[in-house]
Amino acid sequence: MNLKELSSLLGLSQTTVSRALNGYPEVGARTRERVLKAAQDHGYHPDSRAKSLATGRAMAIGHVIPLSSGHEMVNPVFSDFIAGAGEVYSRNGYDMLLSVVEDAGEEDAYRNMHSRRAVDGIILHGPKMGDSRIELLRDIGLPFVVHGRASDIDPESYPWVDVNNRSAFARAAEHLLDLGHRRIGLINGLEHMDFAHRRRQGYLSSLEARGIAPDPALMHASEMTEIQGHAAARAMLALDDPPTAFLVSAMIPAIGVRRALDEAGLVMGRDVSVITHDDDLSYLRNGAEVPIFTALRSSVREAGRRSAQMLLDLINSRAPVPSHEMLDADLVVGQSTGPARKDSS
Amino acid sequence: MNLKELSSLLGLSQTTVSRALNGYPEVGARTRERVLKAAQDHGYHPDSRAKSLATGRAMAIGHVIPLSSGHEMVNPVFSDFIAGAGEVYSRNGYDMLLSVVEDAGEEDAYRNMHSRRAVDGIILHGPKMGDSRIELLRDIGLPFVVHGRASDIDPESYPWVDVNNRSAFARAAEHLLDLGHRRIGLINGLEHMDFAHRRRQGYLSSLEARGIAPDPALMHASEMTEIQGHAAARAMLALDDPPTAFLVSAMIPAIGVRRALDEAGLVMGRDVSVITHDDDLSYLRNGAEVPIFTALRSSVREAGRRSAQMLLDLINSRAPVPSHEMLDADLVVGQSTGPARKDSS
DNA sequence: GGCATTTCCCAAAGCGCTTTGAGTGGCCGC
DNA sequence: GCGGCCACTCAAAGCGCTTTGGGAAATGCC
Repeated sequence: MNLKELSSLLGLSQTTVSRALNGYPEVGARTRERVLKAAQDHGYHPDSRAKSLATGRAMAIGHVIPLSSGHEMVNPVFSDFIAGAGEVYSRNGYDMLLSVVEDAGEEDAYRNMHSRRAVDGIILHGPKMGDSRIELLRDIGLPFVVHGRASDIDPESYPWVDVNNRSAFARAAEHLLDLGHRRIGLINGLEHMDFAHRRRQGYLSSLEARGIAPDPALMHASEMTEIQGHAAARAMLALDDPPTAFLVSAMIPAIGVRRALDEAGLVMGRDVSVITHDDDLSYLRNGAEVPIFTALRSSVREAGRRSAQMLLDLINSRAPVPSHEMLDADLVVGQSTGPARKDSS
Repeated sequence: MNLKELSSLLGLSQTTVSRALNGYPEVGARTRERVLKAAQDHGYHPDSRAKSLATGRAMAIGHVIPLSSGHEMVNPVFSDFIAGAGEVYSRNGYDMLLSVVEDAGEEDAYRNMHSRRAVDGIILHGPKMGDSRIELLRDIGLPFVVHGRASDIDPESYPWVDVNNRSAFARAAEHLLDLGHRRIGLINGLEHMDFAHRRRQGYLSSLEARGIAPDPALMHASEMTEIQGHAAARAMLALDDPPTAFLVSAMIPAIGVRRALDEAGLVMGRDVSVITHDDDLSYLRNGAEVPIFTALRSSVREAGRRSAQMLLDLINSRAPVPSHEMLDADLVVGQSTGPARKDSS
């Protein structure tokens, strides 16, 4: 069933039918009703390609999933972000176009989506230090929103949705310091990623504020896997002067940290404290009523919703200038933190 | 830059340029080269909407992510599956269209994608017992491949890619039985999901083969979260006659099981054995060289690749009849299993 | 009743591509 | 030198929609 068939079936012109369906005022109420009913009955849906060709709007948003070549890891945060964004898209009649691409081909992927007119806008994931993609997107003039920020680019110059990584990690470190911890291990994500860079800054600033010199042996950066969290924690616990607390970048490595503690016969929350960032993933909830980990909690699904909404606003230029949204990570206290033990020294 | 501009720039007709770009034999070698060069230089990419309108092929595959309404959980397996499928798509010039949708609206989503001509085919995720979607897709005549199967539909009648859940879980249970375990807790996914149903059957068949009556108190089914794994294991361990081994449906709940063991002061692999299914997710590797959990391993990313390839073959009718692919889950022995302890009774 | 509006509807052009059907010109063989 | 064949290229139709620029009938006003 296409428009031509539908309209000849109704004895109307294509123009009228099209207008009736799209809510234009030039068509009579009775006629509109007839048209809507007929469309419903025959399950008519306009061909999206033809429609978008005619209107010039793709009604689709592109997401590029970079597959860090080499380690080939898919960001576990991705699926929840997508869920949030997808919610907003479908509510607004937009499609989501996903492109899985090797790191190297990422820029081409953006260019491609644009020149093929496949999308009206793009969400940029995982900005790195010195990320060239932001400038690229600005150059080709495709609306975009960045999930995160790039530290070395003027944050006023492009739209983004981010969580306050720096201050959140500063607060978490402070919390541990307040509990009497002086040796705090940082188990961070790869620090060419902007978010990880910021988190480290937050951590360092709190130490500095208390006059504590950072110890390189207590700072680890790697992919955020269970294995890495475990290995890093184990290595730090084996030091002569081991940490009494850990600040961890995500739930999954935090689980690895817990394993290392168990192996060492240490009780989390009593012998050693742990604070982790928690993206509030639907499949990895941090406990039920009472959180297992004391955590910096910030829903990545909500970030997805906000990013998507901001992008749509931008495309429909309801928001003219680059806008920004800073999400707060709340410090929720769980069972994994407690006062530093005064046994040694 | 569009075709018209490009061709007038070259002093050729649109026909010739189009044919040159698409590799038709009717165009001279010299001309073709000139055209390709010019296209390259000017960064020309055909408008995908116009192209697909003209050819009648959307060059896109749809995936519908159901958001189980209520719990709103996104399948953590999804992102790796997508990564595998996306790899195949981009290699073949296909786009991936994602639609996040409430359980209730899922059928509409399929109908929609089809009648809007937005996709050439669909991958069906997470088939349930008595899944009506398979018949629906067959009815509307949209090519599709199911990731998994639906037990109550003739498996010859539709194309699928699945892992041998039943026999894998039977083998795992046998393995535990061989180690001397007699009380084996099953911590399964929701059993209206087909894969969970099959896994339970496998588990039961092995028990039966050894003449062991299944104990309802040792069989748990729920969403596969850390919390649920933990709660289920804890409850079972509190029984008068607790299990000496667990068979778990996924890594994440298995981590919860491990936590329950730790809390109970039990050592995994020594006091209590655990076997888990492992989808080999990129962000949740089961140990490095030596696996932490003894596991039924089957790469869901590979399943994504296979499903995508099968669908493309179907669409381009290189594979006329419904074809099927059964992936094997290998039993890899890790540190979480050992002989049943002979202490009590 | 006559004129200007308003209301409702239409024919046709155009979005950027592919593909059909129809030429051109050059070269061969005789 | 001429018909016949390739090798190559082109104009135009068509994919299914939106949108422009009217036009006919119904209505309002004096």
